[in-house]
Amino acid sequence: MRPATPILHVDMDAFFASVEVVRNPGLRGRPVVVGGSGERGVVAAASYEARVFGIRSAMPSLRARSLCPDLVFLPSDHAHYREVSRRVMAIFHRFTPLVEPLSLDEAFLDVGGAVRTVGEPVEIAAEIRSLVSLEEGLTCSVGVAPNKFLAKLASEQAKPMVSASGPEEGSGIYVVPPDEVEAFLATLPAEAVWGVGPRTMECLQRLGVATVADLAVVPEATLVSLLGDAAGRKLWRLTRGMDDRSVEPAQSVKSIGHEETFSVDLMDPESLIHELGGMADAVASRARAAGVTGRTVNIKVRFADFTTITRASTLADGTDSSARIVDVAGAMLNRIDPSPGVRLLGVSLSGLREGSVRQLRLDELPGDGWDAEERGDRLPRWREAEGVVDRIRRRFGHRAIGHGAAGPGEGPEDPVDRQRWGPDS
DNA sequence: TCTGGGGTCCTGCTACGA
DNA sequence: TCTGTCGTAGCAGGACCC
Repeated sequence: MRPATPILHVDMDAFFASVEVVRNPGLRGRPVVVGGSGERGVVAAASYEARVFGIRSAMPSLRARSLCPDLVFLPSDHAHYREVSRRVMAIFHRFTPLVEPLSLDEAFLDVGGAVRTVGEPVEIAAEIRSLVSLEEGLTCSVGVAPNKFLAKLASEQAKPMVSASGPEEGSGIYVVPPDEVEAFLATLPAEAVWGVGPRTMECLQRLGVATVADLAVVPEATLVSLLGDAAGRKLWRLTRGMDDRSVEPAQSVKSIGHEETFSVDLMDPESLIHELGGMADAVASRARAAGVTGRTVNIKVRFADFTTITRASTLADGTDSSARIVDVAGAMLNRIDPSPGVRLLGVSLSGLREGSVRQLRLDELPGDGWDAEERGDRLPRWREAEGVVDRIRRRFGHRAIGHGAAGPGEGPEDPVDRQRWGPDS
């Protein structure tokens, strides 16, 4: 086993909401929520003042409003959060090159090297908190522990709390020394362990398990028979504080997808195909920007009663062309009956590989009723057109050019950002 | 409480070729 | 030629994370 190197887990506090407060200091101290404002929208982030009212992320927006009539509801500005996140991550990089972002608002840092040059891990944590506060006006919580799993649990303990009397500051930094791992874990509920969600917890409760201490006495074989091989073994190790994953700065993307919940359920195939076109365009555009192609095209359909189905089709070679994705995804969509009402539609590209696409064979070209000669003539022009679209969007923004029936100016802003938290009102 | 969007990983099943 | 076995790939669905 490799020797434990000190790991930091840095988690920004109520990130999106806090960024909005920095941008508009008049909001300080008020219940602020960022998310989708429509009937089907959800809360993406809530300030601690909003949390006092019981508002949590992923809560339906309608319910959040009913809990707090004075709630300040802001639309999400993902591009801005990305930029702030980039600056925060740059602060982390001043201490170590081993920074693994988990999302825009949290990251693992391997500070084994920095210990020799900067100081003890807890001093590094304090320095990071001070710089983030000074340069960005934001607060963050830091967990310090011998591995990623424990560092993540530790940062949770350092977070601000909410009580009936209002938000209370947290400790900001929480350290789990190697010799106190067992005692630390014993205090936690079983749900705190990574991978234990509502379903797994339901299974564990049948064994009489409520806390990590209860879990620690369950034999590995029992967990494996209950949860399956991989999940059972992983849970057995984590409950003993065992986690030998290293901090990986460069994580390769495994899939690129886009999905949307509609403000009203769609039932006619034409509308769905139209929506599919926009989503395929967004996915292909992101794949080209990332310099990857994908072999498997996936679609996801959620019906009005919330049942969800997925379909996948694997191509002989990878693609990053919206026309090709629409072609394959459209064929799968056409085999699904939308009459019960489609609430959500999604498209994704998986089986990603780095590099651009090869020239397609004539029989692989998009359909659309083109004959072979027409196709051979059109394809290079199609790819050229997609390249031009990318260049226009890079220069003038995503809105400068739309997909299909939506002309310039009518189309959405960056599709990665639009309706990120549900359809707007 | 009537449930978003972007992902990852795992499991069970099936098809297929050696 | 037929049948069984094994490994692998693909598909569908589910659970979980932020």
